[in-house]
Order: sequence, then C-alpha cells, then structure tokens
Amino acid sequence: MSAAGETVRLAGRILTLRKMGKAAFAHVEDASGRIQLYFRLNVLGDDAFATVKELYDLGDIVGTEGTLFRTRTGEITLEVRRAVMLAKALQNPPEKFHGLRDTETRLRRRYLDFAANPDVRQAFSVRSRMVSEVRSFFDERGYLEVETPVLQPLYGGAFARPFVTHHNALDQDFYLRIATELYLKRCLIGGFERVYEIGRTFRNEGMDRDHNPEFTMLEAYQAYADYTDMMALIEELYLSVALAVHGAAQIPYGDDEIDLTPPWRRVRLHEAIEAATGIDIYAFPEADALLAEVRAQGIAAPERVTWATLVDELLAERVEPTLIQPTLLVDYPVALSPLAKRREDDARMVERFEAFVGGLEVANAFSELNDPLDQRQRFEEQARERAAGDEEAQPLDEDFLLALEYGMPPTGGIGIGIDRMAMLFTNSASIRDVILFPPVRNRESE
RNA sequence: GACCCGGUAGCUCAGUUGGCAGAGCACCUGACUUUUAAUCAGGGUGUCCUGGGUUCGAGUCCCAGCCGGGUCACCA
Repeated sequence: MSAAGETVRLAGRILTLRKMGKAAFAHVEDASGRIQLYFRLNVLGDDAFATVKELYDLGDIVGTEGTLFRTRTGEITLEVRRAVMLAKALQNPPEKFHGLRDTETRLRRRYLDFAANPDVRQAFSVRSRMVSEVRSFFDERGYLEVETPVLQPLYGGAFARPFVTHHNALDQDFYLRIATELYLKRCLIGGFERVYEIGRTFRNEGMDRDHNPEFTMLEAYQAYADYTDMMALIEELYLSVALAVHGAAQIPYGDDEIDLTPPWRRVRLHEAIEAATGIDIYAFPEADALLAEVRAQGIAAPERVTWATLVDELLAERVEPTLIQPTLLVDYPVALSPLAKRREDDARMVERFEAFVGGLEVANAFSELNDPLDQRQRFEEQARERAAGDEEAQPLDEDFLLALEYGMPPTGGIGIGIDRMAMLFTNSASIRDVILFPPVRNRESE
C-alpha cells in the first residue's frame, strides 16, 4: 500500500455505519468503488466526533480527509481527520442487505434502483461504451453524423402510429418522428454520401420486453451501395462492438451463447417460412388462399387480413423465435416494404433484409428505392391500405416525392435498434433494463 | 385489450380455519476506541393499495376499481 500515511481526500455515500462509544466505522461508495472510513474520538476531537455520532446516517454523502492504514483484518481504511457533511439524506435508503426488489419502486424511483443495485448501473456503463464504439465505427468509415427533425409535419419511414403534438406559434400539429429515414434520404439527395443518425424515435404502441414507446435507433445511409453492403456492415459493427465491450465475438444471452463471428447465416424469407411451416407463400398469392394455410397451421389470423399481414404473422409466429444465432432474413415481399427497391429478377420481392440475434430483430436494411415513380405507386398502395383501415400504413409524402424527383443516388440504408443491441451486450431480458427511465403510468394520488 | 400473479412498517418479507398487526434490517434511547450484515439492553414507527359488501368480527371471504409484473394480443 504505497499511499500509507499520506493524506487522502475522498467523498461518497455512507452505505454501512457502525458507531461505538468512542469510534465508528463506515463504508462509503462513489462511482469508483467503496472504502472503509474509521472515525476516532481522539483523532477528530469531541465536537467533530459528536457530529459523526449524532448526525451521520446511512445514505448521507460525506467528504473526508485522513490517512490510509490497514485494519487487523487487512482492509484498507481511511482514518478520518476531517469530515464534512456534503448532503444529508432525509429519506431512508433501501435495505442494505436485500437491496431494492419491488419492481414498482424500482421503476418509479429509478435513482434508488441505481443506488441500491450496482449491476443496474453497470448495464448503463456497458451501454455507454457500446454507443461510443458504434460512433467510432461509423466515423472511421467516413459517415457524417447528422441530426434531423424530431418534430415532423408528416411522419414516415416505418409502420407505426405516431405521437402528435402542437406548435403554438405556427398553430400547426407536428408528429414526433417514428423514423429518421425520409430526412436522411433528403441528405443523400443533397449530396451527402454517407450519413448516420443515432436518435430517439417514438411509436405510439404497446410496451413489452423488447418495445418501448421511445427508443434509440441508428439509421445509416451510404450512396452507391446496396443491401449486400449493409449485410457486411451490420456483421462488422456487431463484431466490433462485441470485441470492444466484451472482448470476444461470443456473448452469453439468456441460456444461449451467441457467436457474432461473420458471416452470419443468410436465409431467404420465403424459404425460412417454408422450412418452418411447409407453406410456400408465393404459391398462395391471394390473401384468402394463404389465410386457409395459416389457419391450418393453428395460427390465429391477424385482425386485418391481407397477404402481407399473413406473411408477417407466419414470420413472427414460426420463424423469428428460432433465430437465436445471428441470422439475416433476406428478400422481403414488396407489400411489406414500401421504401425498398425491387429485385430486378423478381418484382414481387425487394432487396431487403432483417437481422435477428437472440430472437430479437436488431436491424432492418434495404437497397433504397430511388425511383420516384415507383415510390409514388408504393405510397398510393399505402393510401389504399390506410383507407381499408390500416392505421399504420404510411401517409403519402409529396414533399419527399418532390425531393426524390431531383435524383437520389442508389443507396444502401440500415436501421439498427440501439436498445436491443444494449440488451444483447448486457444480457438483459427486458428493454427496460437498458433504458434509464422507462415510462410509468401516473398514479391517481399523484 | 384479455387472462394469470402480486400490493402488509422506510426496505425485505411472514401473517394459520375469519378472532388484539408481526419478524429482520433501518430508525429512536442507553453501553461500547480495529468494526465490517458490528454487538448488547430497551422502544413498533402501519390508510394491511382504494371503495363497497358479507359477518358479532375482514389483512384474510365477495364485488368494483387503481398500480405493478408476467403471458397473450398489438407492434406487417
């Protein structure tokens, strides 16, 4: 112990406190760790020692100065010469041995969860390093980090119901963005060739273990690239992050060990469905015929039956849960992908993939549709879906179509769920474990 | 939205067949100069989630509601 005898100053929150007649021990903790303090009457003097005995409680934050020594059990301890109360706790901290377990209190007073449960704090430390590595990854590859509007006059870029708000000065409603896609594409049209944005997006939908109404998504776009470039990108990104935050390409998740080493398994969507269910979705091009096949599988039909929703139902029910090891599902039906470019060899399909890891959808990418005429048709198809009752169909965006008419280079684009990535790298079962302050319902009394 | 589970002291929890509201930690009083989940002696601090109902009597049984969790639905 090289610092023995030297004067040391440290501060922290009191976690344990053992007061005796003329001495007291405490453990204090700050972000760097915990250490024991030793207060002695004959070192501190009557007044200062009396203050410790009468005033100090668990949870208080104190500043101290003293010298280090080892107790007879060998623990490094600060013998305190001077001490000052930095913040007095008026509320009792959670119980020191059992910690804070009650899920409702943990959510409503999240600061107590952080204070009482170091492993909860640890997850956010991992998340922070992970995001840093993600930024470095894109920065090093020449992508420009940009920030596009959160408040948008029209929403788009994903299938979701938006949150709506109102701008008083303009007396105009705005939507909180459900995706950054259409603005990032405007950047491409304007000549930026590689852009990315890590941003909060908002979708007015239910919450569960892998959905939160506000979440962080990374979208990246690269001119003169296509979805195969995005396949390599997602594989390399996950590998880089794994090595940076975990030190290995293999990570534990739940009961599984996931190997992120590229290349990931690639399966064509309709083949994955056929392998799991025996149904060749392209052999049943009409919704009614496909519905009969889906029902024969014992799968409940979605509320709104279209060919596309049935395909998605098959995917969600029978394919996605099995995708524990990293898998790229490729070549989606055009009806599910109104912003993606059609395959040249099969106009029913688009150049798109979704990446799955640990059963979670972690990325969605495509060769971006840059034909303004086809894009208009796709929007018009969405408008028909909308008129038929699909609240999540995408609205026709004339302003975006106008931009496309000036010419967007062929582009590969990808959306990556940052929260789900954090779930994987922190081995968290719930997205709320990697969101600092998840929303909770107001209590009537509050 | 449906179903299941839960809500008792600041925290973690117990509470029997319906019969005075409990324990540990925390807290308060006293003792204690190397303790470390300190120890020893004493002290219970409560809207039993809320509102009704049944009953001589409800934390416990019934109904409605609130809040949380889980599963499902939704999230193409």
